[in-house]
Amino acid sequence: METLNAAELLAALGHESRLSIFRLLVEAGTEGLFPSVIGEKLGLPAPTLSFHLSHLTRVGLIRGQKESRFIRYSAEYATMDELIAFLTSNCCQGEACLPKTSACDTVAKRRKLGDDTSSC
Amino acid sequence: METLNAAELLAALGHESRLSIFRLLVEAGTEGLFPSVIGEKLGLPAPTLSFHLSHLTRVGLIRGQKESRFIRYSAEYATMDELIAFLTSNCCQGEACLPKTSACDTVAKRRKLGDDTSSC
DNA sequence: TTTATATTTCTATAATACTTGAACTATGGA
DNA sequence: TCCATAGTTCAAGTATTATAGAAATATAAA
Repeated sequence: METLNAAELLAALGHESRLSIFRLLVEAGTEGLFPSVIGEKLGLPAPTLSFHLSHLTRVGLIRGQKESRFIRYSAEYATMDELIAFLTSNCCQGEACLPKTSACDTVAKRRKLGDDTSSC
Repeated sequence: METLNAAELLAALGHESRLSIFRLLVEAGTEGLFPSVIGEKLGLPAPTLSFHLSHLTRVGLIRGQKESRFIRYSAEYATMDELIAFLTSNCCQGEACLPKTSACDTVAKRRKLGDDTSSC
């Protein structure tokens, strides 16, 4: 991941509403959530929520799938994995802080759940 | 770490110049770097650089120590550790993605280098 | 077909953040 | 003391982002 791309992801998460939205979706798992539920939980007006959802979607941190009148939003775990890998890659004077196996174990765990979109 | 605080850190890193500055300092280790060196490497005018350095300092991601006419800036690894812990804490449907031991090993490693400011 | 619901897009406004020349402060050397 | 250097702060302009009411779209239910 390049610095510019990482900065984009970090900026997307660097807003209280968007970070809250993203965390709700991470907790919700592959089932995801509908905007109405998110808006209810966070007390956000629909247009404001829509604005943030489209921002998070644009940078690839979440994804929306249409289901009749609803749109099911869910977290893109692979993007988050890559971001965390980027953030830890140059830590501790060039040695990786977290062994690669940890990140890959995480991916492997999700792979069993049928949610593998990672290149790990 | 609370959401608001995490969002502040993420927003600080969510700018290409600041992310580059931070990564330079992470790579530089405890020795840190002087603004003149950073400005040279990244091609930033002094006031612009100063603006970003003070932003990163304010949120606690870096620290500046005066040394005669110079100011030695260095990364605050503990803050970054906490941020990464926050980002991974609700991952994978509530189970921590990365075993706690990994994060703590990292802290232990730095503790040996005399740079322990973490609560891990 | 009318109505209700979920969500988005449009629009305007408000707020915040970024950039950088110029001026300033602090320190060390001549 | 005078000058040079490192870095910051000031000030003003520019750009970007966030907010939310109103209008639009799409689907489903009555």
